[in-house]
Amino acid sequence: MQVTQPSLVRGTRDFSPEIMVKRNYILQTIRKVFEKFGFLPLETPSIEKLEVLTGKYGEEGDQLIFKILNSGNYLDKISNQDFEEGSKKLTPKISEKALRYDLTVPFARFVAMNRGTLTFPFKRYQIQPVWRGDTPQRGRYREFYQCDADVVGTKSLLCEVDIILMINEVLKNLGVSDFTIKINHRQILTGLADVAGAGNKVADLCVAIDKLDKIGIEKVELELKERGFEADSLAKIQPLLALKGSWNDKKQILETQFNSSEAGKKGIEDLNKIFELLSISQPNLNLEKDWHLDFDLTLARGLSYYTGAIFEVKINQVSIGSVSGGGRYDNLTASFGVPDLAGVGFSFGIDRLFDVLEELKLFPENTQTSTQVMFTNFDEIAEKYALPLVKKLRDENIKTEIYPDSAKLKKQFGYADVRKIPYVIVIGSDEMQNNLLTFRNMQNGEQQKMSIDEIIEVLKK
RNA sequence: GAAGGUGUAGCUCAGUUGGUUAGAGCGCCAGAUUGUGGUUCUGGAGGUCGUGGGUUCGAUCCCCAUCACUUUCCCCA
Repeated sequence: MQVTQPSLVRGTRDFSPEIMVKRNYILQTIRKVFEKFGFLPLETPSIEKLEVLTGKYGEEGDQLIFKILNSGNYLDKISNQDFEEGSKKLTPKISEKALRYDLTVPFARFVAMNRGTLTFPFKRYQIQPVWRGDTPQRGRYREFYQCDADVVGTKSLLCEVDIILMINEVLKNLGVSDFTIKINHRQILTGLADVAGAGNKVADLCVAIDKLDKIGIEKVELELKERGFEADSLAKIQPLLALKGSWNDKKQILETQFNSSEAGKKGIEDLNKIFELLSISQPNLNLEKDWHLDFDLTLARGLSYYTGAIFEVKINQVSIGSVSGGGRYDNLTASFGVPDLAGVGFSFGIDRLFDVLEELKLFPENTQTSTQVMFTNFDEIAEKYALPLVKKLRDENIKTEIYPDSAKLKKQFGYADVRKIPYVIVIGSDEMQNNLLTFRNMQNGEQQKMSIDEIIEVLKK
């Protein structure tokens, strides 16, 4: 027999039971909040037609799509000429399917396909793995999970408010207290470009500004110069980027700066409305202190399809990138021939959240998912005696198992110990004679003889 | 696409200026304790030193190639 060296595809991971318990804890927390806000689950296939995915992520993105070779003789219809034209032209001929690259495009495809039957505004959340043919690095995988929630078919700023509320609730439920929701608005960035007298270079401005906290103001200015910004226009933006203070402080300064920028005014107006709605939903709460909001002019987010409010969440005690982000877009489905479908969405990065909770030791001690009580297996007679009792405990919804082999008790107890099973029931001849079972508490080592009904009472308390 | 780093026991890693028998901690197995884990003590198993080639009397160590993993830049979550 051919022996295979067991190994993983690089950039992929196994999730052991210990890790899955923790991941599920995070996912359940998120799911519960999403559903509380009226979002419903959606799943789409792992594989999509290649043509659905290509052209949506830019040229570099297209290269990172995992393609699937056609089944059967995929070279059947390929001519020598096809070969000579190179891999770029050959690829779509031998690969018609690919693994999804993100959740947004499949979602857009779904909305476009079902626009006739969906009720708008349509709210969905989607938690599924996505694949990227990238070389893996720290915190970057070739298979990883995205956790998206979107509303399409409305321009209402109530959606943005809900997102802020959901982020707060999820993080609070996970026990994270020191975090910041950075918020900005694409139109404000456009306003910024207008102030600089470079209204047509918003995209360049965004790309450069996005790196601000990473590479510092000097390098950003350098990059902006390279991208054709004039020195005096840089001088106009620079003090704005360094603005400090509360929303109201910044707003006043920006309003005067933006008096000739329609876009800038609109951005300010939107954010102000969002904050106003938030305050109405819960008066007396402070934007910065209670909602963890931080209006950050330097927040840009690389993705070009955002058109309205954008946000990103940072955990302050942990030096890790953002754990959540999102924004409003005007045209989710345009590339599928369905125009004018606006929406807003955001997503949680659960791998990063996992690391955050691990570092801050915020995972609950008892996840309550493991076995509560184990029967030892002394011999065949005891095993038969135990079986109906096992059934009885399980009927009481108590997580119960019986050790499968008549191994030495030392081994059986060792197993219970490693599995952190809190109670063990020992059944031997004495126990069977009196119908009193030895019930051992593994935490403190105390044990006593009890009837099965007494044991159930203890376990159900 | 570019530049580095690392591959030695199940895991984390020492080590060898080239020399007989390659080590530690943890884990695993067994015993002390024949009906009791987590502590302690004793013993044991477990290695093609990533792979292929070269230099050499001799290579885990030096050289070359190759593969795997990993980090940074670019980009991204």
